[in-house]
Amino acid sequence: MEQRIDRIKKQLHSQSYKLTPQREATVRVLLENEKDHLSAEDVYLLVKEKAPEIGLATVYRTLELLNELEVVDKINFGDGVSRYDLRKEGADHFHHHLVCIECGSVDEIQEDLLGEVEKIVENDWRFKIKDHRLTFHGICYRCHEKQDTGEESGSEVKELN
Amino acid sequence: MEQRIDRIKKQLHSQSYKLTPQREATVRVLLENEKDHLSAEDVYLLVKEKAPEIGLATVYRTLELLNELEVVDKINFGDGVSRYDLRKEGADHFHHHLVCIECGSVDEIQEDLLGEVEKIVENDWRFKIKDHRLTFHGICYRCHEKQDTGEESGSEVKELN
DNA sequence: ATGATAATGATAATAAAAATCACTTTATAA
DNA sequence: TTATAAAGTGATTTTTATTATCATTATCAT
Repeated sequence: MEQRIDRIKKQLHSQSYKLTPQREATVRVLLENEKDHLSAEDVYLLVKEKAPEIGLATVYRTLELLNELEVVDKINFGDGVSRYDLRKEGADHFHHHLVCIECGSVDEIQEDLLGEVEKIVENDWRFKIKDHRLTFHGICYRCHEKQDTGEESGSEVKELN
Repeated sequence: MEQRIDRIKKQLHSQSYKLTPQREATVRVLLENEKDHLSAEDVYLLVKEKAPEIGLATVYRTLELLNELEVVDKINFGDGVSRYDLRKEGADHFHHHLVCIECGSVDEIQEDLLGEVEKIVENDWRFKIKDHRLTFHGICYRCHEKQDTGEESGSEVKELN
């Protein structure tokens, strides 16, 4: 955690940005909620618990900055809000998502999966790939099992909204 | 074109919706701009040329309806607007996109490409896939060639914004 | 025709994100 | 150290895409 923050700090400095207390608090929230897919508003509320003086605008600016530095990826699952997803350190590709249309859960796939596909795209379409977004919409294993046992589709899994 | 509209009409009727003149005008605009990725506003302006009495709300409602019927797919390339993309007739999967970060052009890949990947996702994650979104961000062949010949990066390709 | 329902258009309401601006903090250089 | 520029912040306003509302109109079944 601390090492991770330290590396982000260096990354900021290398582009002559500073790791201000507000930025650090924001990064900490992202690290502590690595598995979630927080909106700017979500991040704002969480940061406010620890640094109540922070303003929403600063959170937006920080997230924008972290996005430029490729520390986070901005992603949109089709509801109207942008979500910010920490990029795995050293990951050369953005991970994939499974969005459940039943319960709203979002799971991540860290495996590459697209190696072959990207070769085809680069060769056949002469397209130099810099980034990708792959999201599957469907029914997650939890909702499957619920349906199998006749259990109701509840909200034990964190909802998207 | 006419046959296509006729089939959409039947599809609407099968769910007891009507193909009103406004809806037909909207569908025509989508068909006439099949290769583009129009926002609701874009569609509105184009429809207005032919049916000036139409209201923006109706366009939004129609696009929403066509999205439910899977005639169009709502997609978001990361700029703040939703875009509406005609689904190829008979296509059992949503096509993929190549977004150029130089010129903003958006090309489509109709080939499936994800067959193997989806098998893995369904098996390893026990996830029942209903839909997917795959977008690559990078440099398109046109911008490549421009850079090679030292030509400036212009706007002969339709911009995203 | 007539009553019920669906659809429309104008407009207002909502809400996410961006812009503005006065103020504060930090860094730099005399 | 001081002062002077630059960067960053917080409160607020503005912008803009989308949704909701509601009175009016068109359509359909009886």
